[in-house]
Amino acid sequence: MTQRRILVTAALPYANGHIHIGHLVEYIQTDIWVRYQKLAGNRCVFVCADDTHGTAIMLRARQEKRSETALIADMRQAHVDDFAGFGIEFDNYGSTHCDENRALCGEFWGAIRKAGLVSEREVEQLYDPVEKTFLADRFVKGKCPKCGTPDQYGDNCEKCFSTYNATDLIDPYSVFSGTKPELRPAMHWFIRTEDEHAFIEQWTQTGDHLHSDVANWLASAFLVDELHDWDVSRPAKYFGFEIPDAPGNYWYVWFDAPIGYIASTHQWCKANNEQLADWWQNPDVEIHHFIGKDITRFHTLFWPVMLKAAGYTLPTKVHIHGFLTVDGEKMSKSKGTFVRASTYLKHLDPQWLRYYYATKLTPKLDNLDLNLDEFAEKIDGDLVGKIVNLASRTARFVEQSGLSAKYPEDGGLFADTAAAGRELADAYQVCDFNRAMRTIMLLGDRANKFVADAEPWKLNKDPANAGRVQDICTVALNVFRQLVTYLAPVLPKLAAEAGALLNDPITSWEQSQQPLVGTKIAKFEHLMNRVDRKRITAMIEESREDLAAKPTTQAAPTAETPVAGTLPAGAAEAGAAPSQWSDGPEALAAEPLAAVCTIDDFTKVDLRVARIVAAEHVPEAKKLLRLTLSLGGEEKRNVFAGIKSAYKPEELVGRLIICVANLQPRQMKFGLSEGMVTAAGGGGPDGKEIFLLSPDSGAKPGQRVH
RNA sequence: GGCGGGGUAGCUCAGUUGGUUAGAGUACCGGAUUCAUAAUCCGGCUGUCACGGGUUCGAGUCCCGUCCCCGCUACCA
Repeated sequence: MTQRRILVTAALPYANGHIHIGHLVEYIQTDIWVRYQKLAGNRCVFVCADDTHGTAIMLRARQEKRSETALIADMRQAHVDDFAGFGIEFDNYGSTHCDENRALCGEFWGAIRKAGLVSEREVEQLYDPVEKTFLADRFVKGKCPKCGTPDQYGDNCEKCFSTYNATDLIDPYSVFSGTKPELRPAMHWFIRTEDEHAFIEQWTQTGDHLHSDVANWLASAFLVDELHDWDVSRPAKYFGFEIPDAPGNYWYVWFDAPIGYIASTHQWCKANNEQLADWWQNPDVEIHHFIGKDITRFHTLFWPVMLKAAGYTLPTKVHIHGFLTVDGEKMSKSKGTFVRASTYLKHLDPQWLRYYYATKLTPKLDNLDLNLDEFAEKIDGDLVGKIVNLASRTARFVEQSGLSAKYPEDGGLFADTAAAGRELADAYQVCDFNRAMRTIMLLGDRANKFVADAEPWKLNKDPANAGRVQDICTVALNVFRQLVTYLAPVLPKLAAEAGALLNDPITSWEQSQQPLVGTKIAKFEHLMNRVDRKRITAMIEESREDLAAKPTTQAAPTAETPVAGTLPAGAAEAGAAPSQWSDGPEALAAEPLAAVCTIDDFTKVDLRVARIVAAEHVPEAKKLLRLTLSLGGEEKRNVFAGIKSAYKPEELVGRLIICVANLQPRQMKFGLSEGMVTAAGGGGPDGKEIFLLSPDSGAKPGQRVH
């Protein structure tokens, strides 16, 4: 076999947050692929680094009253520890804030300029005069220009979901200093990607660089039009690298981040006596990037242009995965499914997650669901019941004798399992880990059947059968070893332990093709535990309190609010203090209390009991129902309400509800809305969590709510 | 609204270029076994392959239409 040379990267985690189980999809996927390549005998180098630049880091460092470099150093160490805990093994783990990266950014910049791809022009942007820094959209807040909701970010309103420019905000203020930003012009530098349109088209649409779904998406979403200039500079203050020929300006974090792949490789080269050009400017080296679908554009439109201009090797393949959901829903801090890597490690075995993700990963971009029941079932059924069981049910019989000196007749079991290695190798190669895991488990079934049919525990009763018992166990343990070899990229710890058990370390895929005979067997020890469901619950509970605690404390500056007052800090603890109703703090945490309002403020809002006399779908609208409200007599209101996801029109007719009767009418696409109905709940991920308010029976339409 | 991907057993899914009686795991029921971590083995059960047309000797598979779900994207509150 010819040895391939493969350079692999996983996306650089941002130094602004901790690793969580969503991140781990990618790092586990990549690590499995890398371990497979190494096991298969290829020369494979896996590099990664912390992504450290940008305004968010600057902001956080300022909040924490320390330097950016101190912040990113701590976070990098936390990331390194988390990855190590999950057995993710980088050949080098660097940082984008390093000398190698600064030098490479300069080299790239020079080359891109030389290629004539850079242009500059003035851009007007909001500026914080106190902090002397320009403000990206997300660092400006103000009232939404559409609906007037206060404290909305500069790009969109989380209340009404409208999008706008930061300059449209009403009463804008800087999140840094709280002062009103002013509009200031500043020079920006752009890469004219349109100049490389033909190249990008060719690179994305031919060859096997991208999954066809991605190639098609790029073609229809971007390549049909002119490509926009890419703004790659930011004026001071900015935490990053200053652009040498544009003092006072810095490369945008997304310019230096991918170059960080190369910088990290460079560090590895220095430590291993290798030449960078041998890896990044050598057509014999394959370059594989693993990323999430959210950062596809940077890796498929901009990055190839940069590499081409600088004379570096273009990626062989960009592997793109989807997002993680937990029990079918987006990870949620309030539900406790936003689980940090370190929290997981406190409760559960990292190999379990590696295996579970492996059973779910395919070359496709589908989102991946972590179903916690299925998770436990798969570990118990597949790994403990099938794979490990093969060893635990036979090893004891040969503790004294070891494996037979000659591989016994086994009805073709070993040969068949060996033959499956080709298909499995192919599945690993194309990242179809799901197929690999299914195939391995079927092989495990066959091996368990072999043991059941051979019944060594019966034969063992007569010493005369010792040889036959040894042979049966030799077969079982050999197939176990084959399967563990096949699983080694996913379960490196199990592979190491199996190697120790059989006195023959698993280091190569090829070991699955030759039986092991005549070795001593170590005393059998538990290789893997079953999943304790209570630990899963504990992990979720811990994740829940972690994050719910923060907004609660922030939300209750006035300690007298009744809800906060009755909830001692950490009341959610393990669900241990269930009051009669066990109402958790999540809802309040999700939407903190608003500022104090006076009785006069309240009376401005005229709330009335109303009866829904008609309700119908608005076919063109996703969320809206058209309601006709009666306030009694002839007084009617036409109201559009965003409750379609939770209510059917027919179940609303006749109901009494509470409406805002004096709300300024608003012209909507579908007609005039003359008020609003009141409802609790934020809608939830599927929009089902909306609860209309109703008066107790006896209330009459038109009565005011006081 | 646009683009893309889907809809197969209660649940999770596999079904290669159209080809016998549509499969696996799990769940469930019955049996065997007691070596193994309540593990394992055998048997059984469950299907309008979303729906309606079409092509074909033959359609889960190909074509057209409809419905529903998911992702991206747009618009709207």
